[in-house]
Amino acid sequence: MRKARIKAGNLKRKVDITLKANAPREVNTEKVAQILQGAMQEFLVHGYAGTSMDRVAGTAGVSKATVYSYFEDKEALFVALVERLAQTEFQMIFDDKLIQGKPEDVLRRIARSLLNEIFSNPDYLTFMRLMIGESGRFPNLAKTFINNITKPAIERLTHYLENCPELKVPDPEASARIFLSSLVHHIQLQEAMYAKEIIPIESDRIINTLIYLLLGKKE
Amino acid sequence: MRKARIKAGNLKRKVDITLKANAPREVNTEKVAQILQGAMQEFLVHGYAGTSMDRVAGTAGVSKATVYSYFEDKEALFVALVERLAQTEFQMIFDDKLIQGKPEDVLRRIARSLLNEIFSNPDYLTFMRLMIGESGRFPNLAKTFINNITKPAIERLTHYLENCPELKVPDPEASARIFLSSLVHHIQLQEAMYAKEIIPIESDRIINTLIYLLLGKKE
DNA sequence: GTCTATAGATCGATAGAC
DNA sequence: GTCTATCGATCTATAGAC
Repeated sequence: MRKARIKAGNLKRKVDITLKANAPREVNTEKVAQILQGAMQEFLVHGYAGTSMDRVAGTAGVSKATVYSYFEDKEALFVALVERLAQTEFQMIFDDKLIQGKPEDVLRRIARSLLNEIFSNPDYLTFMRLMIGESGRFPNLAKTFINNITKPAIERLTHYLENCPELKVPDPEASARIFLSSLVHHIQLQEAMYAKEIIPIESDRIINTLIYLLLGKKE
Repeated sequence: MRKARIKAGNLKRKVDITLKANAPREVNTEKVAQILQGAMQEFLVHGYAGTSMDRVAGTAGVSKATVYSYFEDKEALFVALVERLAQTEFQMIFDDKLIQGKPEDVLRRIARSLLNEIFSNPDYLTFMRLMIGESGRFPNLAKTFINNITKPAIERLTHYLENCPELKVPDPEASARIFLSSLVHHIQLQEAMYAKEIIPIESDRIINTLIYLLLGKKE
């Protein structure tokens, strides 16, 4: 419980002198949160290699030595940050109330909710960029992203498509992936890669066409 | 013609002493190609910030000073490399002979061709990763990518869907984007982000479902 | 035209004062 | 527990020999 050194194993031999601890040590979690906040600002914008620990410390408002007292090294800080973001900050799972009503409305709500979540939070886009950009050098972080964000979304939509009596898709899982991939990649192109300045298109056309293809309904 | 300093403007005042040039100066283009080859290996793997000019020079088999004699700085080298790759190396445009025959066969050929191009060249995946990862810091390179690779593919498939009498999609452009985005993002997840180890799926299921959705045909 | 050698800045990480 | 000061390595970029 003491000395919240991340990157378990290889801990300093501070062993069992936990007795006689001084004061309630709730300040630590504040400092950790402060550091992670600074780390997020820097890593999201400049990437792993482009971020210096000096700037992280500066943005966090602490000294560099303090950063190193909570995180073993730069890589451990980066991993801790990304895992936290993937587990708590950025989610793509849709609420229960979204999947009620006519299939057409449900699919449109899901699509709009997904796009809105990304649009309303600028960091979301940057986080996706970071994950893809660093996936070659941090495969485990990419897998964390898949496990916590991509997988639940696919499974949830697949389950809905499977159990929706109105629509008869031969392969619900493939259909779910197509639905989500189209939307995510659409945002990736239009917003993250500035395609909206070159080959613009309204998101609603993508949504409407997806719904039309899945339901065979004109609208 | 002499002194192929990239990043025009700000040229060294070597002006017009082009007379009395020594020997046929075809060696320069070789050196440039050599440097770009080394730069590709390094930048594709380590990203922009993660790549050092020392390593570029080493991999290219020349001295660092030679690199700087052909490219003004690290950024100019990176931009020159990416523009060259986007214009010549990596293409996603489909051959004319792909779009002949039954729509179902055409769409399947296009999809297979796209996936095969990415699968057969490991650098393609890394290049996509690099473009997305650096798009925040190099917006113009992202636009080059869109202009040279994404835009032609979308336009080509849109044109085919528009003029194909057998299939009646209400929005050919949106349909074309959905078709391509599904495939590209599928590869991005499965291969670049290791989703195939967590939520595997055969590419043919994606392809078949896309064709089914567009044609309304069971297969 | 290409090299070696090096300048000057910044990097990750730590020692020691308080 | 947090700071300042600093180390050694590495970075971009260049000067000068040949």
